[in-house]
Amino acid sequence: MTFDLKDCGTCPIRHRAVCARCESDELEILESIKFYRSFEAGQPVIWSGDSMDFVASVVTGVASLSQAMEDGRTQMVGLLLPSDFLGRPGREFAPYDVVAVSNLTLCCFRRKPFEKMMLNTPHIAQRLLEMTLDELDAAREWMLILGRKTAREKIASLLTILARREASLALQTAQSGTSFELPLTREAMADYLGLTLETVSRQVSALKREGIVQLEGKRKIIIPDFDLLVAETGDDADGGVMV
Amino acid sequence: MTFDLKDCGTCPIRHRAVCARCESDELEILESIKFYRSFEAGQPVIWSGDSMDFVASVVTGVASLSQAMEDGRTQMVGLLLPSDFLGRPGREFAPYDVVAVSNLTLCCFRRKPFEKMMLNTPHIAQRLLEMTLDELDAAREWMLILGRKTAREKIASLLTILARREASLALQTAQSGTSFELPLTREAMADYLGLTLETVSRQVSALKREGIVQLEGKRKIIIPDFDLLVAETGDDADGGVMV
DNA sequence: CGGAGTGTTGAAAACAGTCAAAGACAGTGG
DNA sequence: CCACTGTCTTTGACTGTTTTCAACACTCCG
Repeated sequence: MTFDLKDCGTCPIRHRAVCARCESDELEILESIKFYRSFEAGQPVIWSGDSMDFVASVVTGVASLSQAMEDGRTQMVGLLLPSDFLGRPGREFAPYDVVAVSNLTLCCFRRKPFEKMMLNTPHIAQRLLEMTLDELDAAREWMLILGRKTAREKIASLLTILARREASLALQTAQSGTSFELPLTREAMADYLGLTLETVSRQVSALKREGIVQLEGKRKIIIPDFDLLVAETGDDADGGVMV
Repeated sequence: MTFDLKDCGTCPIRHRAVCARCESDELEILESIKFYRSFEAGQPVIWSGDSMDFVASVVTGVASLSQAMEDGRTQMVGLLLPSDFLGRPGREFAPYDVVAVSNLTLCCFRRKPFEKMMLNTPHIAQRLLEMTLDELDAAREWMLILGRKTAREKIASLLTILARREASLALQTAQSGTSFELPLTREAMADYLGLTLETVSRQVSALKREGIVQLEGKRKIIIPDFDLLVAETGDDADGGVMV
């Protein structure tokens, strides 16, 4: 990490996070209640039911939100990438398990002061509303994947989503020939998609066998023809989501 | 409906809708941009991709949001009950199909004036943020149902959700002996749960055969022992969701 | 070298889906 | 009043995808 941990001005997620609309005087207040926390890949950030005295922005890395059933079945219900927001103002106890999927840095704000600040800083509430509405859209797209797609379509959809995100970080659109590092294990992919890890492994192998994706090691994905992959998602060619 | 269509003061959803926090002067502005629209059960409200020049609150009835795939597979991604909000400020085109599941009355606001009003009326934006966060929680619970539950658990979960809502309208908690009218056809239930309508029918019959629910006609559900039903959902006894 | 974590592959079983037929019910019009 | 129609629902038989259970391969690391 090469950004200055104290200065919001050099923060890599400054323009997309919950503080994106803040003026410099507002940032100063935020700086006074913020602190950074880091987690190694695989580490828990918080367990469902724990009291949460902070909310946070993901600065670098990936975190997952999941819900577990008594018998161990687990469903991932959120994937937090850099600039995404963690926690809910006004809520004391965490409703989900939060785990660092990769090495993770959070910019945390003490919850009480943050809530107080939201009341007189419309810029924060406005941005949070926008981000929450976007997350709701993403959750609904995810529901279609979970409820109606086949195992193969689910895998293709996940790879498409990850490729698009990777591209958008570089301010591009996803293209043939792009490649990216899979931030998820087979088990995490399975928890995301509502499958077993064996089924994930089989379907990834099948896509590889058919030349729709190439693998370098277990984790690096190369997509020789992006349209070919999109055709496997079951969505229409434009990606399905209307803007 | 016995409420006065002009006066927010007698509106049945006044205390829970997006306008819940508004002062009387704010309500006056809202009244000047609002209008009511009604739809019969089964009627489309808007199609995915249509331009939407209004946002709205559900006053009475039930509406569904769904996403369709090219080949006809359909997934319901939202169920809007009285007081729920429809539409997104700042968005021109509808991303989902909206259908009146039962007879439906909407309190519509012209989108442009509503957006303008949001900027100088923090009460509306605050309430909308709260409602959106609640919807996101509901969507995530739904994801667990779609991704990890068996057909039987899905049906039991849906009935539990509907029973709880029914009870909360009467300001009670769900209890043994409660009954309610199913607002959904078997097909709509299937679209909600990511099942086929045949599987829904079979599982409802099975729960009836085992005495876990009783049916009066096709649509009225009686729950003799609420805990027995909850035990079939796969969640832990307290309902799973932490508040 | 042994062990833990991660991933792959095979065979059998189970669950939900598909296809098909028929029942229940409400509304319509003769 | 009754036959007819259309919609919604139930049930049966069969099929097929995904899960389950099991074994094994690969890599990293002490």
